[in-house]
Amino acid sequence: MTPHHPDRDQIKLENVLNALGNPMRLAVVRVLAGGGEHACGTVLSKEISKSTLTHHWRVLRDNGVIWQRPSGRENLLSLRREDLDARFPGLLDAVLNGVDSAPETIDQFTAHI
Amino acid sequence: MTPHHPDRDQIKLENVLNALGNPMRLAVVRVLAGGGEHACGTVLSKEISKSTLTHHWRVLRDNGVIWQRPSGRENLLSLRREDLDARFPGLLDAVLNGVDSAPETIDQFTAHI
DNA sequence: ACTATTGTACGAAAACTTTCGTACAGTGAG
DNA sequence: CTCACTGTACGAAAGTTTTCGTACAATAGT
Repeated sequence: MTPHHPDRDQIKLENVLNALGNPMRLAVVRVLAGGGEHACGTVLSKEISKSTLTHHWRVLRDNGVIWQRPSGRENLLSLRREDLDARFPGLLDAVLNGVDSAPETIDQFTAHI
Repeated sequence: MTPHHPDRDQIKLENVLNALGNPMRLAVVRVLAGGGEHACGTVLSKEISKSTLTHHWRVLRDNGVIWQRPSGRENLLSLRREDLDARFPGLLDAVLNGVDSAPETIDQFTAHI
């Protein structure tokens, strides 16, 4: 099935907040914020079932937070930073700056689960 | 029962995003962002059952987004702006600035439900 | 062609959310 | 004191989320 990405102007604040309001997806976004594309299997390096990950990719994708594109046998993920910044200026920066004060960094999160 | 408010440093980004990732609660926060205190019954002026409202006050309160204090027979709500700004600088501003581009303003929201 | 890798699809279970109605507690006004 | 008002508590129903296992599709390498 072709992955469904909303257009920039169809991205809704409420949906983005909702997508980010989950520790696992927040962790993913922090990794992707580092830049570039990551294969699905290389973002979170812990024992999380593939179908669970697929579910979260869908939430992030359908709500306009990430791009997902096939490449060979991998599926590459990247943050829709430009679209999010254009649509909700400052939001992503604020969320990413909230890292230090957040209870879970990526490592703490993955160590926790 | 005494309402439970988390301390400033116990407010979690993920929880705040989650609390705000709901159209009704987002609408409430926009009203409270206008400043001051509002009685529970005066924030959203539409046919939403009191118990549903109570549920949303709890979510917003427990996740550190609002203060709630009894006053006479009313229960006054206000935004925890200082705490949120201190904890996640720029987040609330970004969320509130996302209003114009959001699909529902308060009125559109209440007209919609 | 066969096999291993990478991820999606589907179905299911458990947990959580959202909403409501009804019942109740506390306050203020008459 | 009694009554209306404001909101909470509780229980329930419907819907959504989160997680998993198993099965499958597509690609890349041998």
